[in-house]
Amino acid sequence: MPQRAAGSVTLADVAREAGVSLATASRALNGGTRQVRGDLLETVLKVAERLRYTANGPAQAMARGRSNVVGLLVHDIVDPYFCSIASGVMRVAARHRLTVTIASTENQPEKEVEYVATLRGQRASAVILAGSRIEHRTLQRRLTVELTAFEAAGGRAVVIGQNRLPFDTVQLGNRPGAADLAARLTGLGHRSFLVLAGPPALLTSRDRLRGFQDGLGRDGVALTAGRIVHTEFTRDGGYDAMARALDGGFRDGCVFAVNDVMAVGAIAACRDRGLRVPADVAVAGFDDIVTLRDIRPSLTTVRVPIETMGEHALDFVLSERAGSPRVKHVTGEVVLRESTRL
Amino acid sequence: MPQRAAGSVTLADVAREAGVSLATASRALNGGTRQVRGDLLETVLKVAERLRYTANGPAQAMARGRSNVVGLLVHDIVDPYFCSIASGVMRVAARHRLTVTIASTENQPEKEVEYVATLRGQRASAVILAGSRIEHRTLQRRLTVELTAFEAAGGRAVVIGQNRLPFDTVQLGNRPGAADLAARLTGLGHRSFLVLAGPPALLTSRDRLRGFQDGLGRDGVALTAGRIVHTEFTRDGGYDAMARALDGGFRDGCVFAVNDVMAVGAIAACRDRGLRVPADVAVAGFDDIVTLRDIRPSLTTVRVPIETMGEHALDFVLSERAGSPRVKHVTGEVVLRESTRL
DNA sequence: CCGTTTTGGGTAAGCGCTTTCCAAGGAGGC
DNA sequence: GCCTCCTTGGAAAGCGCTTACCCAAAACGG
Repeated sequence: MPQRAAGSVTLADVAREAGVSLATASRALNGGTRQVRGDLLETVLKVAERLRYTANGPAQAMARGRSNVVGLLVHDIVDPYFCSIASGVMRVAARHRLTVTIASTENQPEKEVEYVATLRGQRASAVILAGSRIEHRTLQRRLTVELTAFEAAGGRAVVIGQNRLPFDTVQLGNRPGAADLAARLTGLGHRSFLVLAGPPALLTSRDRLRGFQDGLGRDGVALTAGRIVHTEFTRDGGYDAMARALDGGFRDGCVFAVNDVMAVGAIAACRDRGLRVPADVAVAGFDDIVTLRDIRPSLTTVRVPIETMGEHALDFVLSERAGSPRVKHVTGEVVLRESTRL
Repeated sequence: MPQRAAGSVTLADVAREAGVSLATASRALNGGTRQVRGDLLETVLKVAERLRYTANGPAQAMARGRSNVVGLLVHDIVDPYFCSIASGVMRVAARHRLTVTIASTENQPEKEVEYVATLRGQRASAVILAGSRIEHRTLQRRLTVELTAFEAAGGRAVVIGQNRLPFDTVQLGNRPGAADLAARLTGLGHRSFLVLAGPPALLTSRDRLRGFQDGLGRDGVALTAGRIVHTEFTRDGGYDAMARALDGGFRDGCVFAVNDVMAVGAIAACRDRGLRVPADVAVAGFDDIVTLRDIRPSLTTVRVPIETMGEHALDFVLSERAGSPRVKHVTGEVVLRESTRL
C-alpha cells in the first residue's frame, strides 16, 4: 500500500474537523443535487478552506466512473492552426472546470487510435479529434471502432473537420470556401493556376483542391493534372513544391496553396528565385492564420474561424448527447489581399 | 454507486479469463519488479489483448497515489513560444507514456497558483511553469507555498525561465543574450536605440532590457529613460508602442523589441507609416520564432532553443530529485539578418 | 538429506471519493 | 392527533487497481 502522502488533506479530515459525516462533507463540497443544511454547509466550506483541502481527482474520477478530462488530438501542436483550436477548446473548458490534455500524433494518423484507447482508459469525458481525416479505410474503421468503444464507455467523441465519422462534427466548409476563392481569383482576371496540395489522402487538402476546381470549372477554367502538385501540408512542403514548379517552368500564374503555411513557403520559394509576388506569381492560401497576417505581401486567403471551431467542439461535449450525430457547419470567407493583386 | 460502464473491461475480467489471480494479472500487465512465470505472463497478455483491456487510469492513479499526468502552465497557448515549449515537453512525455495537460493563464499570473492547486488535487506527477516569472512578492510567495505543497505531496515542480523559485529550473540567458545582441548592433554601427519592453513586472522583459543596456553600456552607448517604452508582450503591443514612438518623433534608430512577435508588430507599424525597415528604422527581436522566419525584412534576433528547453524541463521531471534545486542553463545566439542592416 | 533461501502465486487491505439506502425529524393534511 | 410526505444526515458499499503479507514449492548449501 502506498504510504499516505504527507501534507495531503483528505475529505475525511475535513469531515472530522467539521464534525460531520463523510457523506455530508462530500455533498457540501462536490455534491450534486442533495441539499445540505446551511450552517453545516458553511462549516464544511470554512474547514476545507482552512485545511487547504483539494479533492483528489483520481479518487473522484474513480468513484464517479468518469474524470473531468477532455482529450484533444492534434497532428502538430506547433502548427498555429491547431494552437488556435486548442485555445478555443481550453477557453471554454476552463469555464467549466474541465482539464484539457493535448496529444500530438506528429502527423502519424495511426496514433489517433492509440491515443483514443489511452483516453478511454483515463475515463476521459470526451475526446476531440482536431486533425484532418484521411482517406484510409482500414485506419478510419479502426478509429470508428475505438471511438465507439469510447462512447460506449460513457465518453463523448467530437470530430473537427470532415463529417466522415458517425460522431458529432464541427464541419468546415472547405469545398465551398475554396470554390469562392477560385471565383474571386478568376474575377480578378487570373486564368492560369497551380495548386500546391497536401498529401493525397488528407481530406482537408482534397476538399480544398476539389472546391477550387469546382470554382474554376464554373468560370470555364480548367486545371490540368500537371498543375496539381502534392506535397507536405507544411511550410517546407509549400516551399519545395513551389520550387519544383518554378524549376519546371511555371510562370505568370496564380498559385493556390491549400493552407497558409504552405503559401508562406511558396512565397519564400518565389523570392529565393528572384520572382516577385504578386507581380510575377500570385499566391493565395487558406485559413487566415493570425500569426501570418504580417507577412508581406499580405496573403489572400480564406478566413476560417478556427478558435470558434474549438469552442463549438467543446459545446458539443457539454451538451446532451443527441440521438444521431450532429453537425455544426462553419464557413470560411475569402479575404483578398496583396498577394494576388493583378 | 455508478453503474458499471458497459463495455469496459476490468483487470478482474482479464484475471478470471486467464485463470490467474488479480495480483498476477496486475503484475503481468502493469507490475513493477516482481517476476511472473513465463507461461502465465503470456496468457495474461494474450487475454488482455483479446478483451481489448485498457487499465483504468484513475484507479491506477489512486492505488499508486500518483497519476502519470504532467501539467504544463503557459501564459498563452497561441503564442508560438509556448507552443514550441509544449512541443518539446510533449515529445519527451510521449516517449515515457506520460500525459500532458496544458492550462493557459491567459496572461493572468495569479491563475498559476490556482492551477498548481488543481494539479496537486490531480496527483499530477509534475508541474512545469513555462511562463515568465513576474516581479510581485505576494504572488510569488503564494506560488512558492503552493509549489512546495505540491512537492510535499510527491510531485515535481520545474520552472522554465528565470531562476527565482527554489525548484529545478531551466534558465534562459536572457541578459547575456540581449547584451550580445546590443554588442553586435553597435558593431554594425548603430548608435541610437529604442527599446520596446514588455510589462515592467515581467522578468523576461526586464532581463532582456537590462542585458541590452549592459551591452550598450560596454560600448559607451547610453539608453535614456525616454527611449524605453513599456507595452504588452504581444504583437499588438509592439505595434502600438512603435506607433507611439514614431508619432513622438523617433527616427533613424535601431529598435530592440524584447521578443519577436513584438518586433513583427513594430515592423508593421513602421510600414503603416511609410517608413522602411531597415533603411529608415532598424528592428531586432528575441526568440527566433520559426513561424516568423519568413517575415521580410528577415528579423535580426537572438535564437533560443525553445523546444530544447521544454525537453530539459521534462528531463528534470524524469530524473531523481536532487538535494537542492538544480539549474540548467540555456543560452541564446545572435542571428543578424536584414532588419538591422545599416 | 535436511535446513535455509529464494521464487512467485494468492489473499486481502486499502487508496479517497460518491452514492444508495436507511432512519429520524419536521411539516402538512384531514 | 395520527398518518403521510419531504428533507437531510449518516453508515457503508463499492469504484478498479496496487502491493504488503503469507505461504507453498523449488532451489540451494553443506
